[in-house]
Amino acid sequence: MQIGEISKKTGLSISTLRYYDKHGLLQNINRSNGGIRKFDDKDLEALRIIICLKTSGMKISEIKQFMDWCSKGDTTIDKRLNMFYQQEKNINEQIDILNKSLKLIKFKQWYYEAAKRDGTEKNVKDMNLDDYPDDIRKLYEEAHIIW
Amino acid sequence: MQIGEISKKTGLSISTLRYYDKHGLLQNINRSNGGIRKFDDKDLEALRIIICLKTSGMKISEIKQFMDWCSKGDTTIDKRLNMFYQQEKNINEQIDILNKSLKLIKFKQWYYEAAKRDGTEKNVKDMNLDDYPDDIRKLYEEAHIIW
DNA sequence: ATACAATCTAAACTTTGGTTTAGGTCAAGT
DNA sequence: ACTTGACCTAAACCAAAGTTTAGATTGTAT
Repeated sequence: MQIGEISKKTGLSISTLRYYDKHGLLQNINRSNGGIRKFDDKDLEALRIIICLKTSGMKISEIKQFMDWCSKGDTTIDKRLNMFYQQEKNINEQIDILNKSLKLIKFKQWYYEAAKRDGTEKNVKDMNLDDYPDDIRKLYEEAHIIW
Repeated sequence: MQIGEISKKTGLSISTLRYYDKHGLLQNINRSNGGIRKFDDKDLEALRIIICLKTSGMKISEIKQFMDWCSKGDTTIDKRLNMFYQQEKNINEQIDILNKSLKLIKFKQWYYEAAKRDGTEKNVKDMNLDDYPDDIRKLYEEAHIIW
């Protein structure tokens, strides 16, 4: 497979694939005699994990670190395992943050639905916390815990 | 409250707060005669939603759009409501992606735990899909659905 | 042999979201 | 009045993650 096909398959642009290669994320990709990249299944598998780490917030330089460890062999197994433990933590933190955001978002939906019904924001803006429906008050309070 | 106190409260740096102000995210902040920003509770509330939108992936320019709508009054209620519907979708998509990533991460944890036990990656690398434990094979397959 | 699409590199450019710097002002306490 | 810490602006700077450009090469099909 050449770079165009890989681009279509993965959804990464051709220039991004070359950028990743240049920055050491795609290690030992084969080349034709003429210098054209020839991707195989192992490269696709590497891309799968690159995309996974990338979309879960890891930086290019950290992914490169992982790929370097992979190339270095069995002495780095522990580092790689720990990286995956750490990344699980990172992802769970991100999900928590998103779920917290969701609460404020849903509160605001309720708020603007009320404003829409009234044709004006005025009433709902002046409303007292006690007058919110219970579930909405709960959302509001959970979204305002921190400060 | 002045900018230093707000910075401590929100966790945003002073320069970030000034940057947000400059880019129209903090609308009509009061100033002392000398030109010093004086924040009140409504500004804190605005910051809460700014931080919520920001951490859930919205761009500064989009948040500014929302703030402009807020300033424009009741004619923009519908736009604001729709923005919150859209942002809910965005967040749910992000959570889905993170959960998908988690599957590959957990598969890799299993993989490297096996490698660690063996002292080498070799055995687990050569292992057949059928030899994976059922739950692990499931993780693997779910992480490889797309391509 | 020629045309043509696909590929290659290096280097410049772009965007986003800030941070840093330089050179001032403000305002509270002494 | 004077010091001092907190604040101000404008402008330059920065890093990350690509994208674009320009000019050259590859390799397949006619």
